[in-house]
Amino acid sequence: MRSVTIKDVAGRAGVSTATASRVLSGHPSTSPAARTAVEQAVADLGFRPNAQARSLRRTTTQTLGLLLPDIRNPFFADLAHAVEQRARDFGYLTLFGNANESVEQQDRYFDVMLSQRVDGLIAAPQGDRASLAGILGSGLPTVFVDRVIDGADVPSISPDNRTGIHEAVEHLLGLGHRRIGYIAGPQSTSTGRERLRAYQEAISGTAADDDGGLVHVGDFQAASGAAGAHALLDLADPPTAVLAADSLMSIGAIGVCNERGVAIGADLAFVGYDDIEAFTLLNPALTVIAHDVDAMGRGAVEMLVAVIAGEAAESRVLPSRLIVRGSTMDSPKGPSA
Amino acid sequence: MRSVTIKDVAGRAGVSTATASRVLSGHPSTSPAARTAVEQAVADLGFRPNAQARSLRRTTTQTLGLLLPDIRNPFFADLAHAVEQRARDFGYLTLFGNANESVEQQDRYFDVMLSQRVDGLIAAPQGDRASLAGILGSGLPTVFVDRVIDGADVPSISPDNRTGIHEAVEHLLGLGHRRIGYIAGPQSTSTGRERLRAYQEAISGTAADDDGGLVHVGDFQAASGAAGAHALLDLADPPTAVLAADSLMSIGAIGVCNERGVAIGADLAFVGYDDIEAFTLLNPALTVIAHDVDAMGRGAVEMLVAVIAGEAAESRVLPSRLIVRGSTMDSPKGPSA
DNA sequence: CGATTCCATGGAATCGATTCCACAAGTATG
DNA sequence: CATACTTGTGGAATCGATTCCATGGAATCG
Repeated sequence: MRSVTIKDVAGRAGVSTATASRVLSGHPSTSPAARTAVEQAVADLGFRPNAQARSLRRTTTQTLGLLLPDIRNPFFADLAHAVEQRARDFGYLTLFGNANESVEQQDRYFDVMLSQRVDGLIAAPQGDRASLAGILGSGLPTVFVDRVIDGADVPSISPDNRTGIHEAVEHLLGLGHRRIGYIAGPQSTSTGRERLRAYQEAISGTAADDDGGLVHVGDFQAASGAAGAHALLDLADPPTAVLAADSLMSIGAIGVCNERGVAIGADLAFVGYDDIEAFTLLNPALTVIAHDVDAMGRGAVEMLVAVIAGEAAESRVLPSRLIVRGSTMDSPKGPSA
Repeated sequence: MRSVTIKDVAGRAGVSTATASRVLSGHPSTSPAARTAVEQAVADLGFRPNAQARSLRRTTTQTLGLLLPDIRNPFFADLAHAVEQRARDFGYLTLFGNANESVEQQDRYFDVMLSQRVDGLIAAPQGDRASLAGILGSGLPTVFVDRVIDGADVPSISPDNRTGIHEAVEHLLGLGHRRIGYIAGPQSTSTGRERLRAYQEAISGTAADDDGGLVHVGDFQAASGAAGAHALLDLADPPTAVLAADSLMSIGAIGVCNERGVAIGADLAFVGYDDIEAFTLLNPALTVIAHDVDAMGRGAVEMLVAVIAGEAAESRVLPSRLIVRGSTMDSPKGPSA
């Protein structure tokens, strides 16, 4: 059961471990004879180098950490896929951690990533600068993706939260909506804060109602979207249009509308976040604020590779855009119209 | 930039590395004085043990490998989440690999997992016994999840593919359907094969039409579900009901129905696979064959932990069940009715 | 009170691969 | 033909933490 080591290989090939190692790592100073002997021995014994031992001696592990808040959120699942594929191109293995939208689990994973000596870290962080002090002070090359942390000197690649929301609000105003509800993300995340702020900016100074009761703050999970939908629909003067700040809350909210017999597209205009395939299947299909997840994931890896190489990386903001579909095609009904 | 080692800790605490190590790993033979000194030094220096060095010396890495075919498939995303949470309970870190429904990528990840010396592997495999010879011969404790490999002596936890399909077909027969189309999964996977076989069994000997044209074999990706829907709807005598063998193909097929103006639930009955939250939002909501993903993920970890401990693990089959919703409530229309 | 056990401790070996260094043999240059 | 330079090689040090073994001192026992 003991696994095959380079010593066994060297012994069988009749060379020293030094030579065997050189052959394996493609060092130029190796004779053809040694090369074939070692390769034959490797094949015969089924040798597989021990990554632990190699990483210990070299200072690099050829491993990237990826820390996401919720793998069940399709946006992050897509992001994980994009990051992993791009990391593979650079010869990196992706070590994946799911923080479960919990600061404690995030901290545990930071520890794990540091212990595993990943060469770099891509994270969609939560919490503030203080709670991230561990990582920020560790010197580990890090890139933030999707979310950023104010005041942290870490390059990031994130969506343009402002423009998408502005376009959506203007679109709804153009359709005649004056009571526009908003289901916000957690204010402990930059995306949650920026999107809420953008909503407030977009509303203020327009014909739209601007009372705080139209905002429900959730936590990016489906249940909070459902709670938000109930709260908004229970208002004495309910909104005629609703925006939700991520895909899971959109799902929760739409479910509640269906239960309560509120017809999306007819009784209520709805704008979701993130362009998930299933959203196009709804009847009517969902108007969404979309961004290019693949570009974000690939870009994050490329930035991190640059940071690891010691180059300066500029933070990037990727455009968001509104995709108008049936869920916002009609003008509002009822007293507000 | 050089990271803090146990030597630095020992030096600062005024003890040997042996004593420092004993304090850190909770060895009983340590004096309170040594303990506090070492703990203080660890805190002062921000010491984090090097997992590589530790794993090299011990034979264990406290790491599990998880190899899935497609993280963007919500079923596998849920599975990944369940596995990771349960693994954490046992003190294991999950090293995650996404094979992208490709046998080559799967092989690469097997190599990586072996090199990383994971303590055990949970995989939803593809290919046949020959292509998995590497893993099967390696002696690495392994558990298969969702999918199995015929003739491989590896414990597995998988869904009861047969019963769910039988219930679905009987349900459709009961509604009067006689032309029941089937969008099958790839025949290189056990789930693809077993579900197709179950469909054929369930159909044969009944009043339903049993010609091969009603079956379209896809690859568990959305595009193949779309292709299957086109093929079935283009038949001279198209089906009045369709089953799809996984969630992504269901999404693809439903999209095509929407495009072509085929009203699901009215013009066409549709049964999907896997109970994804978004499926309940469709109008009408989707009838699906569901299984308990969480139990499967947790069960896989528990089995693997047993295998690692040298215990025998019995393969398990988890029940599937049909959840009837609006997409199959109506009787068929048209000439076949 | 002497002998035995127990406990905390440090020195050194160890895990497996890489790499520095020294050396021998072969090739090129004056 | 002597010197310098290249090339392939093996011995041994190294990475950082763990653990075996030996040792000295305190506690326990007959």
